[in-house]
Amino acid sequence: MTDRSSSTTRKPTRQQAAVADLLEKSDDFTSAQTVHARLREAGAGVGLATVYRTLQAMVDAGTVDVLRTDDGEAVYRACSTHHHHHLVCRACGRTVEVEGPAVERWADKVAEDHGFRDVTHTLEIFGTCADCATVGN
Amino acid sequence: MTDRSSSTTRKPTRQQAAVADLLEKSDDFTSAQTVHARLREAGAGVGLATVYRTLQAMVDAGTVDVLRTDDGEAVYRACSTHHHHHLVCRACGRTVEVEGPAVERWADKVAEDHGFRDVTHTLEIFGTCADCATVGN
DNA sequence: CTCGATTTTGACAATCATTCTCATTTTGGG
DNA sequence: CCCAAAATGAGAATGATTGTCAAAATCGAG
Repeated sequence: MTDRSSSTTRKPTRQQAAVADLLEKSDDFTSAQTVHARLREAGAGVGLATVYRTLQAMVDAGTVDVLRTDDGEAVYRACSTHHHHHLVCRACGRTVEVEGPAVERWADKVAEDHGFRDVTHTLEIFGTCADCATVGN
Repeated sequence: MTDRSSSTTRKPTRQQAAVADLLEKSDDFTSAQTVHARLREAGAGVGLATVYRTLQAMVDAGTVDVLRTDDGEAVYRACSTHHHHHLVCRACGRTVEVEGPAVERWADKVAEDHGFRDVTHTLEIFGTCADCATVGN
C-alpha cells in the first residue's frame, strides 16, 4: 500500500515542486488536465499520472482545496490552511476566500439536532464578478 | 433541435414515469447508473441513455435535486421545490432537507460585498447519522 | 382508422477524466 | 558503489456521461 501521509515528510521532487508552484501562481481553481497541459507548455513536462498523484497528495495534506465543477471535473487551488469557503466568478473563475463563523456553527448545530456526528460540510458561492458583469453589460 | 423545456408540458411516457416513480420512492440520492439497474431488475427496463435524459430534464424542470459524490458521480433525489439544503449520512445515505434563511442571506451579502451578481450557492452537510453511529460503536 | 410528421427511445459507439499497471528511473543510506 | 524503497511516466483499463441514428411510439388531420 502506498502511504503518503505518514513518515517524516520527504523532500519534494522536481515534479511535485512544479505542480505546487504552478498552483501557487494561479488564482483560480485549475483542473488536473490543465495543470498537466501548462506544465508541458512550460517545458518541464510532468506525467499526467504524477500530476493526479501529486494533486491528490496535496489535498490529503490539506495544502490544496478541491471542488467539482458542474460537469463533475475536479479543480484544485492552493489555499490558506484554515477553514474557509469560496466565492467564485462563474465567468472568469476569479476566486475569493470567504469565512462565515456563523455558518459553521449553524451547520454543526443543524446536524447535531438531527443526531449526526463527525459533521463536515461544503459551501461554495457562485456569481458574476463586477468586471465580468461590466463586460457583459 | 430538441426542446424539452418549452411547449405545454407533455404527458410523461412510461419510461419517464418509471424514473420519476423510482425517485419518489427513494429517500436517498441515487445515481443514474443505479436508477437504470433498479428499473431493469424491476422488469420495466429503460434504456440507460433515456435514464440520463429524463434525469437531466427533471433537474432542469426543478423537480429533482442533483449533487456530486466525492468521486464525481452525479446523484439525484426528488425534493420539495423550494430552496433548501441537505444533511446527508455518509454511511447509509439517509438525507434530511434543511433550511437556513440566515445562511442564504449571508451568502448573498458576502457576494454582493465583493461586487458579484446573479449569486447562487451550494451547501451540503455530511455526517454520520445516529443509527449508523450506533452500529459503528 | 390511416397516413405522415414529430418525438422518444434504446443499443451501441465515442468521449473524457481519472485510476491502474508495471517497467524504468531516481534517491538515500550504508 | 550497491541495494532497496519511493517516485515517475507511458499507456492500458475503467467508468460515467454523452452522442448517434435507426426503429418504435405518439399525435393530429383527414
